Amino acid sequence: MKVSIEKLRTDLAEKGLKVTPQRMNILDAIYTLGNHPTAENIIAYIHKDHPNIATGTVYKVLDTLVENNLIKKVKTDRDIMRYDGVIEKHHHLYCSECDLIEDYVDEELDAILKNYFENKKFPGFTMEDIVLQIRGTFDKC
Amino acid sequence: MKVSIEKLRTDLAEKGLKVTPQRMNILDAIYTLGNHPTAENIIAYIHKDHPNIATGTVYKVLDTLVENNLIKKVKTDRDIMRYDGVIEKHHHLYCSECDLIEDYVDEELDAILKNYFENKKFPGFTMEDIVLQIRGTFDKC
DNA sequence: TCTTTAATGAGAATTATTCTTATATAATAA
DNA sequence: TTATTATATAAGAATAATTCTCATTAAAGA
Repeated sequence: MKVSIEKLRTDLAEKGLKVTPQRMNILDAIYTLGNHPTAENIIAYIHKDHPNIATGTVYKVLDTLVENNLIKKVKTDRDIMRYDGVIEKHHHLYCSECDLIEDYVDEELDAILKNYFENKKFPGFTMEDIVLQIRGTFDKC
Repeated sequence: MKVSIEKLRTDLAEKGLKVTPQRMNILDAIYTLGNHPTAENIIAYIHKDHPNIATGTVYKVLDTLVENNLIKKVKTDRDIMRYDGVIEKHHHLYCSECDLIEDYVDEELDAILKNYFENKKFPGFTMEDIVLQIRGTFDKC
């Protein structure tokens, strides 16, 4: 997933965020790394070219990006946070053998779920969205 | 969810685990607390009556219980681990406003999903199970 | 009861993340 | 372009959840 510098710039600006080199680099790292990197992954990647970006800044920027819906946190059952640069609706394949998480896009499935939950209401709960966590094993693992 | 002492004992024994007071208390705490407690919740609950159970032991026992499928880890986008004493198939309602996670059982939905994915195969991935993470807001929040 | 193997307690160590504060910089106005 | 202001960042200390170490204890089976 390669995104132009200009796209990064406008994405930030559209959210009313100051366009800083740190934010550009962190966004770029998330897109380039793909596969739901950890903060540590992102820091390591960025430090190759920009060893002076503080780790505290990376965490702060990640929070800011999440708050502004430019990236998402990925739910896991580990105590290490992971991030997702893919904003469009998708589900996740979690590997039981390793830490790999792959995206899964399925519009037919989304339509079925939308239809199913249109009738079915949750008492006392207003639904915002549904993400499937599909656990299994990749052949390569 | 109240479970008898005898049930706790046989659950552990069936898995070939030594039946220790610590394990019994921790399992009981998870069932009694309900709603996907954190390790901290469990430790606080247990320490009321058993202040001498070490926190390291609680973490170790939780790992053991997860490995033996007596409890499950719950996926969240926080860096604090949460645990689930409900083993039967169910989904989760996550509150956007607070940390509440509620169980959602829906056999009709499970049947629809099972049917859908019987045809649909994932290339290079063998599915084990599917859990829906349904995000939204509880009225009370 | 005795033996063996595994579990626990205590607390140190680790690690991801957050916090603090002085400095630097982006955006905006002049 | 320069000055102003608000915000972001660097550096590193602080925190908090979790893991680790190892001596001691206790459960299960003989």
